[in-house]
Amino acid sequence: MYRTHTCGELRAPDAKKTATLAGWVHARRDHGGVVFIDLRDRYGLTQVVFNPQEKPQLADLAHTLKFEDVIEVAGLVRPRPEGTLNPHIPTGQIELAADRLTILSRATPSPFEIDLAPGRSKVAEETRLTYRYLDLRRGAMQRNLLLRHKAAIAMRKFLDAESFLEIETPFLYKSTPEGAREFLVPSRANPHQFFALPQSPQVFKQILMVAGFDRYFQIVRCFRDEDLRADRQPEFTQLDLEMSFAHQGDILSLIERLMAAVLKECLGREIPLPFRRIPYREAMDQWGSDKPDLRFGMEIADVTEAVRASPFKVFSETAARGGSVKALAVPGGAGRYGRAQVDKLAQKAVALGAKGLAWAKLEKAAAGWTGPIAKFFDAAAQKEIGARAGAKDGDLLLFAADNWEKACAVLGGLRLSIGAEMGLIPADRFEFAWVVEFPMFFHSEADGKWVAGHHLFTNVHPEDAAKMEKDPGGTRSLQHDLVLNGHEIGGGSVRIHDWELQRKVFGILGMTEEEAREKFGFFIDVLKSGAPPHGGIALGFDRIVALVAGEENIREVIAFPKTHKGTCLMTGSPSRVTDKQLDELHIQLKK
RNA sequence: GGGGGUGUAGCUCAAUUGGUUAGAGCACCGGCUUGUCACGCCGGAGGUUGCGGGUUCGAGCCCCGUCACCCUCGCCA
Repeated sequence: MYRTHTCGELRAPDAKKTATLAGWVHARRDHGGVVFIDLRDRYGLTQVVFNPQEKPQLADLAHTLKFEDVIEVAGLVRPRPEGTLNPHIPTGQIELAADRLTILSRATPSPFEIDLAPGRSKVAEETRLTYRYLDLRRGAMQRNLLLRHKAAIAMRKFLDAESFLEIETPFLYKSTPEGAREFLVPSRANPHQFFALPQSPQVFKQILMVAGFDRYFQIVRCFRDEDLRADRQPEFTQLDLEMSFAHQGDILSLIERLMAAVLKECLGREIPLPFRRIPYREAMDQWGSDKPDLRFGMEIADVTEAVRASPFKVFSETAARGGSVKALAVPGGAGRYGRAQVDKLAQKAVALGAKGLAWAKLEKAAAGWTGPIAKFFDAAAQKEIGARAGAKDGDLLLFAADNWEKACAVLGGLRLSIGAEMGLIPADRFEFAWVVEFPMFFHSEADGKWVAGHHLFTNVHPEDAAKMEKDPGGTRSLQHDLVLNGHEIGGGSVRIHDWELQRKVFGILGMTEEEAREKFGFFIDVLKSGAPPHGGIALGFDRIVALVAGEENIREVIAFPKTHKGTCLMTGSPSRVTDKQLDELHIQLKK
């Protein structure tokens, strides 16, 4: 071994031991005579002293050391002289008096300094990604990847104890027409044919249930060729899981205990169980989102009935058309939001898809509303609307009038940005919730037909099974989404295990059995071969680690992430390939 | 594909209304320095202001185009 101890290990009681350390030169303080080196590895820093009175040649060599050189150094651990202890590092009571130094590797000057402090790097992300091998030496990245490892271990340990088996599924998979755009892989041995990288192991995990494996999980990479976001990478990691002979409640309770185990293991935090279970309808009504941030209040109210007879036509006509008028009371907003700020909110509302933003200020209830729409509402109407919205003196009232979903979503978007602006969102809370009872089908206006709310194999809510074919739009499914602090961190469902029901669903989606067979072929036979009731979930592993680490961007918890455009700045991928490679794959490039 | 933001030395930033030779800290190079821990002191080198074009007597600054990175809408069953 190159070392007897790590750089984070030695303490006062280790004094008088001899030790050998190996690591990177983090800092050098050269006094001409005595030279101090802070030696770094992932465990910490230890001060090494080179004293010319004790070892003159060694001190000379130490003068030549540079940042990020890799060295091995042996010597005596000794307490630091009185008055020179460093309280800022755990090894600050001791130092290593060097009597042997080996330079293992010389380093060229680093483009940026290796910052051990936690938190945001001062260096531009573009530079960090170009030199990721240096960026990963930073304290924050070391901590994040350690946390990621701990989360994965906690999940495996928990699921193993619950009799789950980790089983691998293929990356070279069949292209399927539904869902996200896929990455394609040409098959050399089969000219003109392609594999697709899986968006998720969905089909395979259901097959494992049919095969009798009962309880499966996998921490697995998934691939989607869609545009990126702060929380989306083209390849990302899921905790994928499926269980047989389980009702929806069994799956939810299992995942609750799993998340509790992860937070306990990673942060030492206890979280209260069970999580709230919120029907989709209620999530939209109260928070204007299917992934509500429950860390703060400011809930949305429905005032459609209170404005139905109003002379303000934007409201009354929306109500008459069957739309909704929703209201959001911003506490203290009357004083805080001046005309220019309200205009900005209106711009935001338009960006969220609203036609406009109606508003009123409630300085003092006795004095009535102020603002452009105040004149349309008499004292009684103002009182009723105010009461429904929960408005108090000094509040700003915001209104959205549109179809139900849009009206909710607009105020939901404003709620989030106002909450952030006003500092209402506590950073250190973990507010979990399940969103359930999603619509089984959405009507696609583009194609004029029904599309699956979740995926094609999602089971129908038992209370709605009878009306599914008569009223697809009013049918709820057994989908469940896991939400944490306003982020969707998982989604799944109880699956259809009965071929007759699956055939009905294909029918509602406008697919004949022949078309279904063409698209899903073998899977129909799988379902007909004796399929147990089963269901599962996929958790967004990167997102969970990011939230646990307090990071807003999943790139901060992925060792080698892609840029916003899906490229790798360090390796320079993607890149062109040779004509010979293309030739072997029977591929010709378009001009 | 649409909207917004950023781009000046290796890194982080500055540069009055368009005005002379584009500055600072850190890093780098040379010298000095025996108890520092953001060590200190003296000196030095380092720039196609992302790239291309335009306006102007004169452009880091204004205009057009383009590229890269970030945020976001669409998209992500």
